[in-house]
Parts: sequence; C-alpha cells; structure tokens
Amino acid sequence: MGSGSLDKGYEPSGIEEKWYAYWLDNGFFKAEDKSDKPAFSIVIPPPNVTGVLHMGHALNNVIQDIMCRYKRLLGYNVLWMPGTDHAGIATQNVVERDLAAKGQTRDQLGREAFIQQVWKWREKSGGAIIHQLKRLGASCDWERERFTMDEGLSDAVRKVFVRLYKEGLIYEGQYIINWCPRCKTALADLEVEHEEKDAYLYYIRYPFVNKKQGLTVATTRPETLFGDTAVAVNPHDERFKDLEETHVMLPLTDRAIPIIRDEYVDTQFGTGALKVTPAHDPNDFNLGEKHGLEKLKVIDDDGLMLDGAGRFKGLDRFECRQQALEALKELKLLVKQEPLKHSVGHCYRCKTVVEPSISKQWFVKVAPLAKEASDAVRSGKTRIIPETWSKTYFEWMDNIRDWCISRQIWWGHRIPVWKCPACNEVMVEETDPTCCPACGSTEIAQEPDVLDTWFSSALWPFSTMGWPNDTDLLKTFYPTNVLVTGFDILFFWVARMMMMGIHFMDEVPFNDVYIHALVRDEHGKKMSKSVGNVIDPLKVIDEHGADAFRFTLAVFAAQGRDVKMSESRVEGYRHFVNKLWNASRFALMHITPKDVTIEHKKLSLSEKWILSRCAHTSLAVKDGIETYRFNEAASALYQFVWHEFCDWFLETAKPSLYEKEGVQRRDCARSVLSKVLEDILIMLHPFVPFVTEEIYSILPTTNGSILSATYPYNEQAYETLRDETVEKDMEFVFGLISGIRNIRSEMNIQLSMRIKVLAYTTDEKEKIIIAENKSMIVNLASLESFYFCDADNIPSSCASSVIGDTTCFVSLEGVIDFDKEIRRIEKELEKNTKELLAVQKRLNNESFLEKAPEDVIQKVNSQYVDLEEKNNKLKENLNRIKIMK
RNA sequence: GGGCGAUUAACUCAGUUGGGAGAGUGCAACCCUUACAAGGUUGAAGUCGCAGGUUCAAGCCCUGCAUCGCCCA
Repeated sequence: MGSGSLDKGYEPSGIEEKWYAYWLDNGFFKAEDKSDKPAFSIVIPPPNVTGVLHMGHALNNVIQDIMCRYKRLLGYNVLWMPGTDHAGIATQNVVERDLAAKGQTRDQLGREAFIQQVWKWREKSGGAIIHQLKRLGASCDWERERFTMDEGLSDAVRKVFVRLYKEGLIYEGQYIINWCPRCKTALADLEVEHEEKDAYLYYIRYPFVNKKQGLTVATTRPETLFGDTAVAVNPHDERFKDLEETHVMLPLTDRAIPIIRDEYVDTQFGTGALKVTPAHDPNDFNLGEKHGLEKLKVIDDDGLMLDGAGRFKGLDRFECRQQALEALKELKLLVKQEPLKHSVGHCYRCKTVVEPSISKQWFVKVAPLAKEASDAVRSGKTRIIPETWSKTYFEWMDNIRDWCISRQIWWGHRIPVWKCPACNEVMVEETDPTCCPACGSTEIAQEPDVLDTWFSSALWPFSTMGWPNDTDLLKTFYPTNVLVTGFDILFFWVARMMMMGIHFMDEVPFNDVYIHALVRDEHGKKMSKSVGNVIDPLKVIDEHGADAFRFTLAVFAAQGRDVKMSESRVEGYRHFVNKLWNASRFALMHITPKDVTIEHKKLSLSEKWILSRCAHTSLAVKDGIETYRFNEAASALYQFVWHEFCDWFLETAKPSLYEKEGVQRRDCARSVLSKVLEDILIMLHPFVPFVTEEIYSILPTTNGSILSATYPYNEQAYETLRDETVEKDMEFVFGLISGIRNIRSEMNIQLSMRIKVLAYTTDEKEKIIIAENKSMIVNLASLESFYFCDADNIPSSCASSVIGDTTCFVSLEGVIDFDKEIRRIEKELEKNTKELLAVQKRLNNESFLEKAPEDVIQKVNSQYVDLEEKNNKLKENLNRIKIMK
C-alpha cells in the first residue's frame, strides 16, 4: 500500500479510529444474503440497551470477533449479527429513576406517555454500548443491527405467542410466583437470586382451641402467620401419634385452623410442626392444593399487610414481623428464637427481597419444548463446549418448571390477549381484534401485562434474520455456527433459544455453544461496583490500546476457568504489540517493493527454519481457534513472534540484510523476511486487528486491506515448508551459541571483548552444520574467531560447553578463573548426572522394558546415550581444567 | 441438602489420548550490540493441596480428606 516509516513506539490512539472508520466505509464487515462462498454466522448476545461495556462483554465479543475475522481470512461469507435487548425491567427502572429525579412517577404520566418516554430515553442514551463495542474492534455487520422491540422482532414475538397459545403451550393461571414489591411485577424462578442471610428461627406456640397447650411451629417469617390456613405434621412422627386435637388457634387472630397430616413435613426441622401458608410459600402452596386449603393472601403488591393481619393491616411486611413478634412475646406465645443462616430470594434487577405470592399470571408449558431441546444436545446436533456444561444443561432441562412470562410493567411486548368483560371471551390472534367474536361487544380490553424480556431474546437467532418471512438470510445463515456466551445466561437465554429455535424453525439455532468463563478481578473476586474492584474496559483501551487488551483476553480465555484480569498483564501484552511494531520497523528498513520470490534451494538454514516454524505456527493457530482454545492460539503466536522470529531469526538475518554476504544472500533474506512478517500479521490479525492493519498498510509488498488477505495455512504450503530436520539442526546451532553465551555471562566477559572459540567434534553431520553456519555463530556469540580443532590440540586455559557431540572451547587466555570454571562444570555435571541416573533407572527396570511401547523405550534409550555422552565429555573437561589449575 | 470446578515457581496462570515440569510478570547479574531499555543476554526459583490406590510409568486416571469458589434447591 506504499512505503513509509514508523514511529519508534506504537501509539494506538488515532490509528484505531482511523482503521475502524476505514473498515466501515469499505463495507468489510458486511455479510452477503446470498453467496457462493461458504457461510459462517454468529448472533451477538444482545447487550441490554441500558448497558455499559464491562469485562464480560469485552471477553465475549473479542472471542466472537476473533472467530469472525479468522473466517473472513479463510474466505467465508461471515455474518455477525449485532443488536440490543430492550431489557424490560432494567430499562423501565432506569427511566423511572430519571422521572423520580424530576419528582414524577410513571403512574402520573400514564402508560402511553411513559412508553414514549422510554423510547426517547433509548434514542438519547440507549445503545451507548454499541459504540463501546466498536472501540473493541468488533466487526459486526452494523447495518443489520436489530433491537428486540423493533417492528420485525415484535411481529415474530406476536406470531410465536399466538402459535404457542393455540397449541396449548401458553396458559393463564393462578399460581404462586415470585413477586418483587419494588418493581411491582412477577418474576420467573430464574430471576430470583438466592443469598445466604443471618436470620432467626422463631418458635411460636399455636394453642389448641380453649386450651393452654398447643403445637409449636418454627418459622423464619412470622409475619406470614396471618395467612396460615393449617398446621401440618408428619403422620409417622411419634410426637404427634396420640394427638387428639384437630385444630389450633392462630395467634393474634380469632381463627381456628386445622391440623393436617402429610409426609412432606420434615420431622428433623424445628419442632416437626409446620405452619402452612399457601398464599406465600411455594411448598405450602402445593400442600394447600393437595389438602384443599384456603389460600389467604395477607401481603399486597407493595409489600404491605392486608386485612387478614388484623390490627397490623397496612404495615410493611418487615415492620409487621417485628411488631407481631412483640405481640407474641407479650402473650407468651414466642417460645424461643435461635440464629439461623438461611437463603433469601432477591430480585435480580433491584435486589429487593422477593415475596412468594399467589397471583394470576401467564405461563409457558415448557416440558415438551425442553425435551426436544435436551435431545438435540444429547444427540450431538448442538455441541456444548466445554462439554461439562451439558450436564448442567440437562439437569435444568430435565427438571424444568413452567415459565412465568407475564410482567406487570409497561416496557416490553404487550401480551396479545384481549378479553371481553361481557362474556369472558378470550381473544388471541395475530391481528388486533375490534370486537368480541362471541357477543359482538366492542368493549374488549387488551391484557395490561407485558412479556418477560427473555421471551423475545429466545427468538433472537431467527427473528433477527427476518422470520417469520422466509428470507435469503435465514437460508444462508440459519442455523448459526456458534453461540458464544457466559454460563450465567445458559438457562435464561441459551436453553430458551434452543427450545424456540427447534419448535419454530425445525432446526437447532446453533451447531456449537461455546461457554466462556467469567471475568474476575486479579484476586478472583467478582467485579462489583460496591466492592470497588471493577476494571473499566474502556479505560484499559485508552491506556494500553484495544489490541493489547484483546490479546490479553485471548491469552486468558482458557476453557473452563475464570479469567482473572489485571492491568499489569495488559501492560505486558502491550509490550508485545510494541515488539511487533518495532520488528516491523526494522523489516521496513530492508523490504523493498520489488516482487521477491523465495527460491528454496538458495535459503540459509535459519531462513528454512523460520519458514518451517511459521508453517507450524499457522497450523497451531488454526487448530487453536477452531477448537475454541484461543489461549493456545494466542500463546503460539506470542512465542513464535517474540522468541523465534525476533530473538533468533532477525538476528541471524542481519548480516545478510546489511549486505555483508552479497546481493543474492540479501535478496533471499529480504524475501523470507517479508513473507514471514506478512504471515505473522495475517495470523495475528484476528487477535490484534488494528496494529496489524496499520503495519500491513505500510508494507511495500502488500496490496489493500489485511481484511482481504488469505490466512497462510494450507496443506500444500505446510508440506512444503515444514521441515523437522531443519528445525533440529537449527536447535543444535542455537545450543552452541547459548553455550558460548553462558560462558561469557558466567565468566563476566564483556560483550566488547571478542573471544576465540574452537570446536571439537567427531560427528560429521555436526561438523557440516557448524561449517555452513559459522558466520551465524560468530555473529550471534560475538566471536573473534571460530575454528575446528583436533583431539590433540585442544587449547589450554579455556572454558568448555558441550552440545550434542560437539564441545566448544572458549579461549580465556589470561582471564580464566579456574575455580569458577570448575564450579560451573561441576554444577552442570551434577544436573546431567541426575538426569542420567533417572533414565538409567528406567532402563534397568525389567517391567518397563517388557511392558512399555517400543517407541517409548527407543526414545529413552537414545536419551540415555546422549546423556551418557555428555556426561563423559563434561568429566573430561572437568579433569582437564583441574589439571591446568 | 444436591451438583460442578479449583488447588502447579514469589504473583497470575498454561499443561488435549498417562511417557524426561512450562509461560508471562516479578527477582538477580551483566549490557544503551545501528528494530525495540515497552529492549537484549544469562541465571536463580516448584515434595504439581494432603493421604492412599491403579500402572513398567501419575501434575494428568480412581478413592478419601482439607481449603476456596460457583450453580441449583
């Protein structure tokens, strides 16, 4: 794209904005509705329209982006469908808070005006998270952005509701549900968060009618006693075997309630006598149904006591608890109280203690849907990764309870049910009715409630693609390839999408479900505002750049483990981005626009080596991404780029590049350098899109955006370039160099002091490798000279290093410290001997030789030979130096 | 109460059919060597939570225990 030079350090700001705008302007993220190219699709887990980007979103979307960008590099037609969720209760709460600041309530405004207010809010402040996703680099097809409340999706919701109703899978009924007195709505079981709380277990005596004694019950919620309609004991409980009484008096009231017998009662808990409050406890509700008890509601929708509470009427439920306890004490009916830890349900939106309460609500009968969804995973139509989560999925699906879908709020999809007050006719149709089909009355009224937010998100994979219309988009991209999500919404969302997808599309919504970990702080604590340990992704991006942040997330995203995020780690990977930048800066000094082709025969060992390692890396990265092991892909790249490409290859290439070995060698080095750097950029691009695009655009050998490049792995290229013999030979040379460097370091020989080294070897192959790569060794070990010697002219006063069959003698004329050298060799000998003994032990074990596979024995054998060889050489060298001394 | 996961170097974590313990950060020493001090070279550092078992061979498989965390009831 033109040559240029780069600044000394990489500065992400400016560059990121530039390229993101460029990608958008040129439509690189657009999916084709119909195409000859293979399709790949992901639907985004729609963030709440009220949301701000947090670490969980960042991880979730970076993973999706890596896959989408990778697939584009492989030539796929990629759809990454973006959008937001209307988040019923959450959004309504936000807008209500805004109103409250102005001294208004939603009731004052009225339904229509309030909903308008919410839309206005959404216009103005909603969807901020979309901009934040763009800063991450998310390559969604933004022109297709959807919203769960937009027209098309609302049509889909309506259609689904009507069909389920007509199939008998949606019904209205009077059941116990979870009620949030603050949000003033019903909640699904899932929407209740349980938390262990310190509380008391109160023992309250219920006297027999006209008698002093009675039954003592134990409860954590005394205020509910006003709703008691029975006391239950276990029929097998010895304590109550001879009980003649049939009723007890309910304290603080003038009601007598029956004593019932049921095996449900736990004889171990409390006194064995259970107060039964069918209207305010799910288990008691079931008991009530079974025994035909009255269900007396004593707490209203605001959490205040109703008529049944007598003189406590109108009190808040918790205030009532205190006052009722006082009153019981006075009557000497409070027998005792003891501390108890127990689990209390809270509203997942506002954290208010939920009140189990009897109420008329709409439900989905999910069991038949759940069975199909469960079977789809059992049969492998949909894979859950990591697999361990499928167990959790089955557990939930197989014990599923009906889903309460009505919410007593205003923001959401209004339930498409009309009722006729005159004749009680119920109308559920796809178009709004104008009059009652039974009696002709026009005084019909629509249900005031709206649907659970998750009802519309359950349709997301197909509603966003145009369902109920039969669109090309659906044909091309449904089912989606993979859904990427955190396990916290496995039940809320994934399970329900499975049910709805299978039911309405006759096809699972995704082939794979990849479940990633949660992001925690660096000590493993959940990030929360109140703890103050939240790391803001946007701040991290500002400070270190989106690329460094993305790479950190990728490296951390190991399967099945939580991600512990720390800023210092991001800083570390920022260094990596900078390293890439500087390596490219160096490369740019040498690469020319001239079209250079690689002639394999002319290549040096290190050039063949880096091409081989590059091929190896391309396969490792491919495997990593395709098996959802993003950390392995990222680590492979890190290792290759820094420790192979930069540390070794670039150093070995310098003499050639600076034309110290002729023009032909220079051109070879240039061609390999530009090829490998290009491959690196392309392989890294899914992880660090901005910096790779910037460098790619500056390279004189490339055309166009890196987004239109082709991923370097293919079988043929791999077969040509991968060469394990070359890799082994190169490692031998590296070993020589490191050995000499080690002596330098241990002996405190300054780099400026050029040293003479003699190599002694009896191995012909090693001799050839050394001869062919002599200048590389001289350069990288900073030598004055490097020659072979014979057994009879080994130099005196020298330090030695053994690699393979070769010993390098580093001449230390005049500067040698014999004691130091003796210690050095002794240390190595000790280490070597230890290893040798371990290997020897295995070879002396007859069972091992008998039972271990042939290849393992052979491997150990050759290890033994090598170690023994080395051991002998070290001993020789040690003796020699001792004699010298 | 039921289920799941974790425990590996000072810290944060990898370790995929069981076959000689790894990375990053940090630490120590030396080095401004013409891409990079956000760097280079070299080095020190682990009884892989504990106790058993299976196996020729266990960080990896099995059992029990301890500690921590999560989900469901």
